[in-house]
Amino acid sequence: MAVRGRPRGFDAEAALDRAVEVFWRQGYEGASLTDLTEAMGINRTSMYAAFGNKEELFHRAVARYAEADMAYAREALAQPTAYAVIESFLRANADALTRPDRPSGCLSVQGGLAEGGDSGRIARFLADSRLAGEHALAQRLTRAVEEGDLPAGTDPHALARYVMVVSEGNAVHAAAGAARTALHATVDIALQAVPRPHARTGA
Amino acid sequence: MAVRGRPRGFDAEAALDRAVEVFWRQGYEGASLTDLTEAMGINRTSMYAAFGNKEELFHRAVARYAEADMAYAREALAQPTAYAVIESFLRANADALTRPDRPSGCLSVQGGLAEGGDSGRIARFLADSRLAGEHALAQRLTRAVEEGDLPAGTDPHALARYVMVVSEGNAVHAAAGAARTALHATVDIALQAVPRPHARTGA
DNA sequence: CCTTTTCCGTACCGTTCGGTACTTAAGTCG
DNA sequence: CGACTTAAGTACCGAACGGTACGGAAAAGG
Repeated sequence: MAVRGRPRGFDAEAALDRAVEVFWRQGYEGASLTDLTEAMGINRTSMYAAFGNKEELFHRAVARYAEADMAYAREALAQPTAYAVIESFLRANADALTRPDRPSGCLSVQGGLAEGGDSGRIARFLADSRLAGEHALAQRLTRAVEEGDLPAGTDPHALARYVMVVSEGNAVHAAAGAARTALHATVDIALQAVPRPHARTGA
Repeated sequence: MAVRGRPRGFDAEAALDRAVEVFWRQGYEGASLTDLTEAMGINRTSMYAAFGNKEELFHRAVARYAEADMAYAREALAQPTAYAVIESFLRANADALTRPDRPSGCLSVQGGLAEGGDSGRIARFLADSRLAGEHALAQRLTRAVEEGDLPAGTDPHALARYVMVVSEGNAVHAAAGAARTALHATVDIALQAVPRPHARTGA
C-alpha cells in the first residue's frame, strides 16, 4: 500500500480533538502553537507536517467540531414537524453549550468574532459556517410551510434566523458561565414565538 | 492650583473614542498597541501616561462605550410598560448594531468571548458588564410584574435573560455583516414571546 | 545488509507583542 | 531669567508569536 518511510507516531484524529478543545476554550487568536501542540501531545513540526499551518488546523478543527459536537443539529432537522425541529435543536443546543466534559459555549462563536490580527478571515470563515447551518434550517422550514406545518405567510428564512439568534445568544451566555437550566428557561420563552399550524398565527 | 508642567497636547476623550472603535472592530486581543495609538493619533508613551496600560485603556473604552453607545438602553428602561421597554430596547439595539458610521456589532460581545492570552479576565470583565445590563432589565421587569404590567407568574429574570439573548444573538449576526432589516425581522419574531397583560396592548 | 522515505526533536528564524528608559520640548512659578 | 514639572518622541527591552532548517531516528524496499 506504498506506506514507505517511518509511520506517523500519533493518532491525527485524536490530536485534532485536543486542538478543538483548545480553540474552543481560547479562541483562534488566543490559542498559541505552544498551547495547541502541548495539548495535542505532539511536536511543533509534526503539527505542521500533518495539518499545514495554524489556520488549516483551525479549519480542520471546525470541521471536526461540526461533525462531532453538532451532530444534534442534523438530528433536529430530521424531526417530523417544524416545531419539533426547532425545539429539538434549541434543547440539544442548550445541552451542548453546557456539557460538563467540554468547554462552555460554541466554538463557532467564541472561535473569533472580531477581525483580529488577520483581516477578519477567521471571523468570516466562522460566520459562513454558522450561515450554512442557518440555511439548512431555513430550507427545512420552507418545506414545513409548503406542507402546511407552519402557517401560510410565515417567512422561513426569518424564522430560521430567529432560531439561530437564540442559539447564538445562548452561546454567548454559556461562554460567560450561564447554567444549563438558565439556557433552557430561555428556550422556554423563545419557543413561545414559534408559530404553530392550527393555533394562533404569529406576525 | 493650575496645571504645572507641559500641558497635554491631545484631547483624551477624543482619543478614547478612537480607541473604542479599534477595540470594537478588532477585539481586545486583536487590537495592538500600534493599532490603538495610531488610531488615537498619539504616541505610545502618551497613551501609557494617560491611561495606564492596555487593559486599563480597554476598561475606560468599555465604560465610554456603555455611556455613549448604549445610552438607548437607559432610555428603554424608562418606557412606561414592560412591553414598551423590551421593544424599545431591542429596536434601538438592532439599530445600534448596524450603524453605518460605527463598527458592526457590539463591543461588549466581540471585545472578547474566549479566554485568550490572559486567563479569561477580559472575557469575564465583559460578561460582568453585560450581566449588569441584564440585572437592570430584570429589576425593571420585576417592577412590571408587581404593577400587573406583566402577567402574574412571569419570571422577570428569565424574561430579562431572554431579551439579552436576543440582543446578543443579534450582535453575533451583526458582527457577521447582517443587515439592519434582518435584525428587525428577528425582533418582530422575538417580541411574539413577550407576555402581555390580559387586555390588548402594544402598537 | 544498505538505501530510501518519512517522521520527530532541537534549535533557531524574523517579527511583533506589551511595556519602558531616557532625552527633549513646552508649559508654570519664584 | 532660571528652576521646576510634566508631556512627547525615540529607541529599545525581554518575551512570545507563527513558522522552519536541519540532523538524527525509525520504518519499508531492495
